[in-house]
Amino acid sequence: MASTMKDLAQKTGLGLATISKYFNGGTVREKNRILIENAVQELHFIPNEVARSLKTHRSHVIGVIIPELSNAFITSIISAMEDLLRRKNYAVIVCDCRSDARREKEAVDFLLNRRVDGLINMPTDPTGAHLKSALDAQIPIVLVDRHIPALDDRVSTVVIDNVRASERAIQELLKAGHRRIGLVLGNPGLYTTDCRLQGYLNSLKAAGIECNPDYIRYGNYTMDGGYQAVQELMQSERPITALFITNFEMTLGGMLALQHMNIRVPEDLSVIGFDKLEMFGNIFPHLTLIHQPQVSIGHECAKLILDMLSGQSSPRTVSLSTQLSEGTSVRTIVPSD
Amino acid sequence: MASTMKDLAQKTGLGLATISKYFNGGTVREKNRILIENAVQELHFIPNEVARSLKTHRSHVIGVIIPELSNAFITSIISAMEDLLRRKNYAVIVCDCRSDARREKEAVDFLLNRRVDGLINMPTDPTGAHLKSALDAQIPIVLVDRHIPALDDRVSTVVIDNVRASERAIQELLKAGHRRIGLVLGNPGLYTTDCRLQGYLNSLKAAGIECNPDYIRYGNYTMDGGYQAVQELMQSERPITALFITNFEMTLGGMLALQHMNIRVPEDLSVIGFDKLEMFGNIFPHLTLIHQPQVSIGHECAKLILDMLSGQSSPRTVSLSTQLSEGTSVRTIVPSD
DNA sequence: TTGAAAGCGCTAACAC
DNA sequence: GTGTTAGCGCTTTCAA
Repeated sequence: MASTMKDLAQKTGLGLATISKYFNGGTVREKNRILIENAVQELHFIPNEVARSLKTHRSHVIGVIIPELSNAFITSIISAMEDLLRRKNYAVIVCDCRSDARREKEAVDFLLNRRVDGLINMPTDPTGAHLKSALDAQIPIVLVDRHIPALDDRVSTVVIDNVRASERAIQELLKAGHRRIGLVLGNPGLYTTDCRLQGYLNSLKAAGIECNPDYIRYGNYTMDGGYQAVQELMQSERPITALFITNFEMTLGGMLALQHMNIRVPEDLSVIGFDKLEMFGNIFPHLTLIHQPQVSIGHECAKLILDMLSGQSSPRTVSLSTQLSEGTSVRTIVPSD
Repeated sequence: MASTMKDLAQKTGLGLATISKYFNGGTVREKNRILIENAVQELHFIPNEVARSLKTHRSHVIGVIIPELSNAFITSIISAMEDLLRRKNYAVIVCDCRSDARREKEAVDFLLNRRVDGLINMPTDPTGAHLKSALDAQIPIVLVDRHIPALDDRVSTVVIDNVRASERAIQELLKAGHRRIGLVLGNPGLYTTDCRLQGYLNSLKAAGIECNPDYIRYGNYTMDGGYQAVQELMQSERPITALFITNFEMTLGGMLALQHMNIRVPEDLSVIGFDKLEMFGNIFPHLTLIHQPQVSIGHECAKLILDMLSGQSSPRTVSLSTQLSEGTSVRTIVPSD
């Protein structure tokens, strides 16, 4: 059995309150401090966070619910937030709900019953219904990478400027003279998918170009999906001259498809990809891409929840900006129509 | 403030013990059951796991310490173990120590002070020194993917048959007539690296072939590393005719390098890769590869820790077998020397 | 600065 | 089957 503060009190002859104060940064007489520190050594004392939680009604645990742990974008965000939170002595319980709304709801209840102090969630259920009990429990909630407008006044949200990012990429291609621009999107209906489509449409419209629905494919944010989408796009009779792919997995799949089809980038096709992920290093050094600041996203989530936890800062939405990282995968051409 | 069992007792007119028993699967009179259930509804009661933990000395939390969260192999294992553990009402606190031994030690202390019931760890510190306090605290420990012989009688271990897997892959290449076989390894000194090298050497020796150190490269288990390793290997004057790459990231990088160098697989080079990860779908459908059962690894870890937690099953080492998944990336040739 | 004592929400004897 | 009660290890008044 691990030793307790009572043991320390006995050993040092001090009172429980003094010991407790020592551990909570209170002032303790020098000789008592030494007494306590020695006893801690001898007894291998480790404060019991569980007991502390019960007393203070603060578990110092943040629940994180995500659609999928096996996703490099998500894990790089979690890594960053976990890092910052742990430094503040907060633990993170991660629940992977496999993009299943039922599981997501279960995760909320599971975490609530663990008395987490707050929730960070990349929602699967776009209605936000799964969050009801957490809202009732009045704990701070931060949404990541998806926006649920109906919840705006009750939860904080961290997103990137999806529409802007997409507009920007398409502008870049337009500027280089491209008119037939392909777009590979994620799952239809998803927040980021809709935003990125919107940006595409905005930029085309601003340039007075009519959108050809044949140039738009849904690759479900997977590598296979990207591979297939790009393959299909390139089989058309009057193929695109440029392509924007809207997440990392699909970019990877798409680039492989191009290689297999012997389509050179940028000679035969200009490409703008998405995301730069640490684990993949410099996989396509020449690729122009939209870069989401995963680390900032993670840190922002952590900061927001910490803020809400301490000085009742009210819910707000933070939109982080992406960057266009220029490579050499966009070729300037003379518009052919 | 959330409601407590006391509130339920008051509301129903029952005693605390009855309420408690109800929640712990004891028998309660039918009409009381209904009474309680109604009160639970009305008061939005959620049992407080923190209080329960304090009383029972069981936190129902398992700590997981890994070198890197941004690693597809690791997350697929964690996903699987988390899934199984949560079903048993165990939460998982994940600590990413960034392959840093100091951080790893800190993570152990952090988790101990949270009173985790057990620890699952893919160790960064090969000596296992970081586990001392956890061993002192007598909590069950499961090591994953790395073996620390000195700890064998105190912790359980889940690994794959690394040596066997490597032997098998090389045998396959030898059988197809290859004599000059390249090997791309991970970080020197790492358990899996050593094992996979050993398997390579074993198979060569058994075939009476002398090992050429020029054919062995270290790609640090990264995509960039794999890319470079393969590039270097192929630049030699008398290049290899076959290649075994020993993890997923390096396989990905290596395959890209080959494509960039216009080296065809298997016409110009036979290749056996490593790992099949869900998130990447069928990225190289034709590639022959060694497949590690990530889901089984995760489940095995969960089962082992659960076993140790309940019936004092003593520490044991489980070695899971890999499979050679045959593609068409190995070509049979006539040995040229 | 220090100590005594109450109590956080729950479980588990124990007696009924 | 149910109720009473003592405490799990800690924080936090309050008084000394």
